[in-house]
Amino acid sequence: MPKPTPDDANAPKLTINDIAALAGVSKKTVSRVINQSPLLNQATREKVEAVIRETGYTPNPQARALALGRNFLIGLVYDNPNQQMILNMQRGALEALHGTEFELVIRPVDRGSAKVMDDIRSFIVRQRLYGVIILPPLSENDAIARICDEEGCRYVRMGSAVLDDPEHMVVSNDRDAVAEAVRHLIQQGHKRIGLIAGPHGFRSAKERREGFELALSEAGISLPRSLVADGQYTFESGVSACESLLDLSPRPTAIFASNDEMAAGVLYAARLRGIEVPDQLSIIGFDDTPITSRVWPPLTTVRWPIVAMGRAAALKLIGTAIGEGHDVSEPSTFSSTLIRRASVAPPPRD
Amino acid sequence: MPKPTPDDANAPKLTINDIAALAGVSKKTVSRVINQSPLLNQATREKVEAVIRETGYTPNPQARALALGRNFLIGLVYDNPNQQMILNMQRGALEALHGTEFELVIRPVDRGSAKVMDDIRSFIVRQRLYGVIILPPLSENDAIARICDEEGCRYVRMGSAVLDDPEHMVVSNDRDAVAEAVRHLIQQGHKRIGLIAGPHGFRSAKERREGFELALSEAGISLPRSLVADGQYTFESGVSACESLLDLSPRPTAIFASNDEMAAGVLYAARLRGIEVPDQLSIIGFDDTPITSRVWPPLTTVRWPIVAMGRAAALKLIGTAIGEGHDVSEPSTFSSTLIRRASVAPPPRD
DNA sequence: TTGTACGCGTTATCAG
DNA sequence: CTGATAACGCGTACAA
Repeated sequence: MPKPTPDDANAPKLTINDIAALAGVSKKTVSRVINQSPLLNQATREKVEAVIRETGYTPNPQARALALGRNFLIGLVYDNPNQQMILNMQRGALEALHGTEFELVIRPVDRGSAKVMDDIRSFIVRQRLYGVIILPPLSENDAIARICDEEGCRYVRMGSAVLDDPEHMVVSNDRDAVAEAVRHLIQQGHKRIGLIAGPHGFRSAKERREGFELALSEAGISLPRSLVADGQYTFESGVSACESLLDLSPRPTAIFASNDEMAAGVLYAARLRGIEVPDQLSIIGFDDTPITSRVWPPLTTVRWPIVAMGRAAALKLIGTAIGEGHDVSEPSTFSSTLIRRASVAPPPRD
Repeated sequence: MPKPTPDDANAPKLTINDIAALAGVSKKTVSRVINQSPLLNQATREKVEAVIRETGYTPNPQARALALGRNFLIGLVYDNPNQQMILNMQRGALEALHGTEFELVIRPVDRGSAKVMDDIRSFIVRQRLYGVIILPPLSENDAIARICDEEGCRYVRMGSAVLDDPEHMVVSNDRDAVAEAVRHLIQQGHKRIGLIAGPHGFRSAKERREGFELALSEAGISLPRSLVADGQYTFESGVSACESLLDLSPRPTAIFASNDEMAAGVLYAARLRGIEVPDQLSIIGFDDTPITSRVWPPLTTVRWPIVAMGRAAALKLIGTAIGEGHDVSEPSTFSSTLIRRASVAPPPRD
């Protein structure tokens, strides 16, 4: 009795030659079937496809990579403090890659190092990457895009401003989202609103700050320099930035923190001083990380569709390769939404 | 004027033949140098190494993969709700892989699917993985280890119990760690201690529960069934499990939650009822995720060295390949430590 | 100790 | 439309 399953564990690996022999055609014809070559007799194609189906044959990616000079790997390059973002981008990209022949290779780099650019280049060149997704703040560096071009590697940059052609960008409109959030504060009656800005060198920090300033100027509210505190996108920096803001007299009745980690720091600092949130101080953050619903009170925040952006980024890369229905190009800009929880209330009466 | 840099962007890619020609030796000799073959004339080796250094040549991984029938890729396979763990394992593995020729390919799977095993097998086979790291609860499935053996792929399983040979395992001793945490509660004077268990099918849940029971029985404290609530390792499940515990009369004076997410849920549920933590209720969690220090009060918890475990797992896989000093085999078991924050206090007087 | 010839599985060229 | 034949870059018998 022969082995029942053709795709047995210890079955010898099938090659394109086996398929060619079984189908009674040449290697190249099988190759054409695999690569969806348009010029093929319908009959031969179906014959080959049947054999492929029956045998469970899958082409060897290593051999293809060698012959094509290009691997079926997508690289994810980042150097980002925001773990939530990395994870969500991974998830989105992975969703897009699922069921395709592509795999995701992750590659953190050190943007402080003098050799970052060389690192990235050699990563791309050595692995013959099919494409790379670049996360902020690395994505804000045009030199990386240039490297990709030079090496003939597709790329998509993620960011909070349009830095490149649509085919190379997925962008979130942080500025508008923050403006909307701050307008919400203003509608509640707040006039002294503090900002905890993100670190220099992050475009997102700049965009969010500008959104903040925009909403204020729209409402005719002036923004004294003292109401702006510098942060580093970390919890600790949020705590100390908040403390400097609370030292003011009169102190702000609301604070917009440029991300949730810092917003959590604001909450923490407020509690240390016995300041009630939201009755005496309103808080809004940015990111909608899980922490916002774990703390008390749950934080009002801005949610951006990171997973969808990751999916779009990967799809932009492989879209042409997988065809079917993906001819409709992926959107490039994604809009965020204000998530209202319990950290915002009207300001206390003076 | 000639191009200044030899490793110019548009320089043609160097092959082993170029190096051989430049060094005045044969292909095979260069190959030997690359693969650290011991039988080589010292002079020839140095000559070749010099050429390699000057030209900046790096061997083509695709060609090596094809010739060797094995890729220089490490796979990370998981299906885990604990994002913190995934990220930290990635970080640890990446640290170990940094500077080597290996890359990390991530592959989430759906353990509920009927085809998980096939998915994993085809992932390994198709990519000709050098090795895989398997995260819990997937790692608890012996069938996966068997697949790896069959396909000739190295593997390391991460888990909270010894399920395999040391070379195939990195394990954390959850049981002891939880026992220690609960002893701490007992030392503070607690006698009615509730447990929020993890989900069935997770070995970690079982181990943590056993550690909990161990500490209690050591102290001669009985554990009525009512003091054990089921959880799913999620915040929401922590909230509802805690509510059922707080419905008890007399209610527990302390609760051990099998992970931090649920511990945060306990804190949340306590606050909803106006129960003061830690004065009226002590809480201990497990994982030491960032959330523990963001909530109020900061949570006492158990920290396990996930990053170090990730590093060890990767090193076990590639150790023999990179030689130098890594002959000392990586440790297989890692111990956790109790991190004391502010969510534990002596029980209130009756 | 070193070199020659060939194979790995696929795609590309260019005939037919 | 299809099929020989030559790459792709590297590793390994085997011979020198």
